Amino acid sequence: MQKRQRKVVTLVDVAQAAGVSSATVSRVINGHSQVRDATRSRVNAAIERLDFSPNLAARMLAGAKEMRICLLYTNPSSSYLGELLLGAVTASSEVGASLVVEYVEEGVSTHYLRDKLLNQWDGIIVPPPICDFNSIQELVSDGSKPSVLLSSSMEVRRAHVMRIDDFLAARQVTEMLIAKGHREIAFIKGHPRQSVSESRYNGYIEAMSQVVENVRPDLIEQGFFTYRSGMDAAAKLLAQSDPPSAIFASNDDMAAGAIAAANKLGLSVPKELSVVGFDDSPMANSVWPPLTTVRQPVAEMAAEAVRIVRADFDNVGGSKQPLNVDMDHFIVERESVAAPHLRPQR
Amino acid sequence: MQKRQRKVVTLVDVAQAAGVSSATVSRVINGHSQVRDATRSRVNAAIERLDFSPNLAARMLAGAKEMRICLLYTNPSSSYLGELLLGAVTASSEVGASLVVEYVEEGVSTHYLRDKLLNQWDGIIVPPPICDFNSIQELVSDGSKPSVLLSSSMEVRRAHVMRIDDFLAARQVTEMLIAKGHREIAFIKGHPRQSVSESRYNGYIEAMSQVVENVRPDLIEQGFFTYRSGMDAAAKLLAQSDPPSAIFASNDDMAAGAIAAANKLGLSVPKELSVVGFDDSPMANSVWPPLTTVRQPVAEMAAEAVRIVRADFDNVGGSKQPLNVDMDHFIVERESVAAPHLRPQR
DNA sequence: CTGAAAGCGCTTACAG
DNA sequence: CTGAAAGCGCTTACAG
Repeated sequence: MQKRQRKVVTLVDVAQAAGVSSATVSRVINGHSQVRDATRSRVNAAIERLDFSPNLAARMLAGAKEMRICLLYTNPSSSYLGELLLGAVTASSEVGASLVVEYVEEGVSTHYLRDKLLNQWDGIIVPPPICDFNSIQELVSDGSKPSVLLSSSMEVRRAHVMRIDDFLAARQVTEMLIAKGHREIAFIKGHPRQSVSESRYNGYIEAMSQVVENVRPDLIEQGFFTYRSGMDAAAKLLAQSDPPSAIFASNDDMAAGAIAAANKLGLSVPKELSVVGFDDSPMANSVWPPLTTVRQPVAEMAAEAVRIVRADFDNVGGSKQPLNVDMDHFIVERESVAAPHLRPQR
Repeated sequence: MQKRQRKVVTLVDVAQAAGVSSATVSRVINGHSQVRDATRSRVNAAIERLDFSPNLAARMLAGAKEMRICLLYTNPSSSYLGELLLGAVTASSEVGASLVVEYVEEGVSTHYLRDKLLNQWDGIIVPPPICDFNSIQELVSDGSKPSVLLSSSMEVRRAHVMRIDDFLAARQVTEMLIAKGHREIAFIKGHPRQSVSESRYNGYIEAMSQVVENVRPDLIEQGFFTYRSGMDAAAKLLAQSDPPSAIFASNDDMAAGAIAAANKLGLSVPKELSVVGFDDSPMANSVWPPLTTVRQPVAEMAAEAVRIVRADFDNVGGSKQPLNVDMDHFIVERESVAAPHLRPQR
């Protein structure tokens, strides 16, 4: 009854190579602690040598606990969701976890989520702005299951965090504007309840402080990450007697709004006003002129998050130290920035 | 060595209930043709009665062919990708298929794709605008593997197609504008190489024909589904001596561009110009004013597509008739439409 | 057209 | 700390 000829290396092959039983190999790959160190390393060496990787179907059939990773999402990040899912789907199939996605809103009860996390999920990945919800903060600090927060500037006890350096990115963007010759650079702040807002603001201030004595407070407006709020903030900024030659908006939606505000005033971007955003959302490249902005490696973050959750889950006995991963960002230069124009006459 | 007590019904239970061997049950659920009809129905009845559903891990371990469904994607639909993936991920885990996503560009060779489809994938789902690529058309008409085209207006031999009725939706949108009192309704056409463009255009023409003798040709501009092209087209439309009171753009990006063009001319939307889009992309709700537009049930389409591919794959001996599924669309009324203003003075 | 039985590659209770 | 062995729930070659 020979079926397909064996081609892949199995746990039994490893056991033979290491001179132990297959039960022992199983214990090693599952991180059970009752294995002598010497044995463990012998097995690990064999695994390495044979390039063994366990058959997922067999593990599950044999009663291994299936791993379900939940990716939370909510409305505001819908543009962002595509990339997130892209990375997460790929990585999940790599690590043999199944991915579930769950919609949540600001109001979700901690109770509801905790129940899910305890009974249905083996780990969660939390992108912004959800990671700043109170209920999530509470939930995650339980530390009951592996959790990773994406792009959150908060430190949460017992949660892994992955983010780009928002402070640095904002500083670099501002410095780029300065290098082009701008001095009157306005800033539109992000939503006060989202943790990245402050980091970006601080980066702007840091860069400005290097070239001006005091940052003009009338060059700073509060925004809420929406197109409308960016449009309104820019309208105020541009209505001043001494208007800025550049506007740095904390995200792309607001930057697009700022362009609209400039258009309404008959100002041409970038000739008479430079505008930069943040996030490289789809809007950044569809608006006219396309926005210079900061790109986060969203898909890669999601993929890495999946791997981290998986590793944490597998690493039953191991160290439970929360990781703090820094991802690289990129400044995407498009067409919304130019050297400052002679004072716009209006 | 009793392990967890059995809770779920297995193939063996079904076999007992039906009075056949488990091999026979296996044959039935796998659609093998050499089973007597009487036996088959007895088994199916038992499956139904016991609410049996096969254990995926066991199937795979036992050598069942794993099903990999590939979802193709490309740049332009990146906003759309999130919803697509959302639906696809959920449905894939439901039907026990693994989902892989692959990036393709207009230039992909049929050869490359055919190779993948033959060797790595068991079915593909093709969203727009990819479904209009030549290489895809060729590939899919091979009929070698289950394929479903999303939102394509083309008929492709041997491929399933799911779409909303673009013609009807466009007609309804136009009729809504007409009901508000508009008569001078301009239309910005979509990319000439995408198959939905024509359906939407025809819907517009159909509705207009009911209220005007001849549709003014100077009210129709060519666009390319980009913000920029919408902006340019609208600028031309609005520069006419007898400008339209409303613009219907074939997608949201162009509609957003049209708003920008209006803003530049000092026209206020919707007071002096109504604008509607199509797709309900993220931009539709972030631009100001938010766009009235047509929403496609993208996630549901993707989910349904996954189920169809799965069914086709399983249904080894069954009928191979390509399906033609019509999904419902919705008109989302937001704030970019109003009754026509007195002739704008300019 | 159908059944008996081996085997897929693991995990884990049991027994040292 | 380790091994022998049963069992997870299917599929399929073989033998009628």
